[in-house]
Amino acid sequence: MSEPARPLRRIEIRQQNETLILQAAEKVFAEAGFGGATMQLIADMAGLPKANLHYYFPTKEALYRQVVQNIFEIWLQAAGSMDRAPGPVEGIGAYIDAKMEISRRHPDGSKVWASEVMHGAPVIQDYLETTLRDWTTGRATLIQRWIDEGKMAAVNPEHLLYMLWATTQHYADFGHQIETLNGGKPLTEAQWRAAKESVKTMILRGIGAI
Amino acid sequence: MSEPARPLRRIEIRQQNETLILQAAEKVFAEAGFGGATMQLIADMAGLPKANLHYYFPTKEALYRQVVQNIFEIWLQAAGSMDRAPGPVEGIGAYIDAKMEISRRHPDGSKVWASEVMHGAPVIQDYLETTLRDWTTGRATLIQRWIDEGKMAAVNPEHLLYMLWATTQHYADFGHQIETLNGGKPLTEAQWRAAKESVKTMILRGIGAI
DNA sequence: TCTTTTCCTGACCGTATGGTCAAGATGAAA
DNA sequence: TTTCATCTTGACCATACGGTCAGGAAAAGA
Repeated sequence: MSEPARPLRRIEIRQQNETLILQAAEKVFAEAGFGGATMQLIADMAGLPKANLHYYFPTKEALYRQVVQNIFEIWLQAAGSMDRAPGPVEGIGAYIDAKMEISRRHPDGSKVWASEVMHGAPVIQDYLETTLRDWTTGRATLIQRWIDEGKMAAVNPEHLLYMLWATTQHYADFGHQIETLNGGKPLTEAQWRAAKESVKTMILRGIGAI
Repeated sequence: MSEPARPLRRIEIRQQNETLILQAAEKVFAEAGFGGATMQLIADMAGLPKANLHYYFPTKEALYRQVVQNIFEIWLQAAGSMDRAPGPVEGIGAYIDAKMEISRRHPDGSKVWASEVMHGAPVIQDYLETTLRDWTTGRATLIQRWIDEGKMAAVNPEHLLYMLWATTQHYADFGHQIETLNGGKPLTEAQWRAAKESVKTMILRGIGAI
């Protein structure tokens, strides 16, 4: 079952425990919110004593901050899908695919992000004002270029981006509601494919790209 | 300034205080989440001693439940916009208008609702399984009829509803993010009109109704 | 082996929280 | 006026929480 108990090296121990704690924290923060989460619960879920959490992360805030930053990284990674595309069909189509995949693979992360923004972004306000704003204006420019080139209808680029974020993240943030309406069962592989196709078709047709 | 201090009647006292408490509670729950909200904070915001809150609402859970139920009522009220419409342009158009107006007028309520669902709907799970499910299947049938009548493209009705919810509620739940990207200023009257028009145009075209 | 650095953790602490209660104030009914 | 039901509230309580710490265990370095 378990490995032959080779003693772990320092760096391995650190990395393994930090990962363990961050995974548990993401889940607990997503399920209970920042205020509802307790260090004890995170510790139990990680299988470590509570004091050990405070050895790696000095405060609850510091741990939460790291969780949110990790999500932001994933978010930014997917954001690249939109570039290097000749037009909206490929660019926005790929972006929708990437974001839907994140909603499926990292629903807890998406919820923590949503919760953070809903509460006024106390921790990542600076990211919103710098990285996110820059990314948004860049992508709005790209969309405007596509419009000027006649590749899609003249829609407001900002509101299109909001629609993309809202629609894709909804499948993670409101996953419980969707699951309930789906007879209490999580979406199947086929249903996820159908969801992706529905979203892509409606949005691409909505912006006059197909 | 204040009225000539006519003594309040019993029923008036009760109604006034309950309203005061519920308004304060909605705001605090939206800003801090259920776990982060404190009865003391709600009491301070309502201008009442904490013990008085427990006179009207026995527990924090009971108060929260009432807040969530009130939101659900507003939500259902807007849901009627979709009926009594000859086709998708009028029906879905009116529904988008109504939901956007809720996002604008009751952003706190929308956030509390989102938070409740994100955390697995511990309080309103039964509503999801009864009222919401019935409403959803009813509207899906209506949409399917419009499709069969050739009034719109053959989209998946459920995923269309998810897109409607996601997009409209995004303007409340992620209002802080939108405000930040808008130069730190709330959307103006004209910007709200533009948002409504953008959403309606993109979705109605996306479903082949215009 | 011996020393040093890092890691681990049970026990503990101050504080804040949800909730209670008893005694008083106030409006309604007789 | 007297009686009664409702409303108000400061003081209080048990609990749970985030965080600390000292002392031991274990790995790395000499």
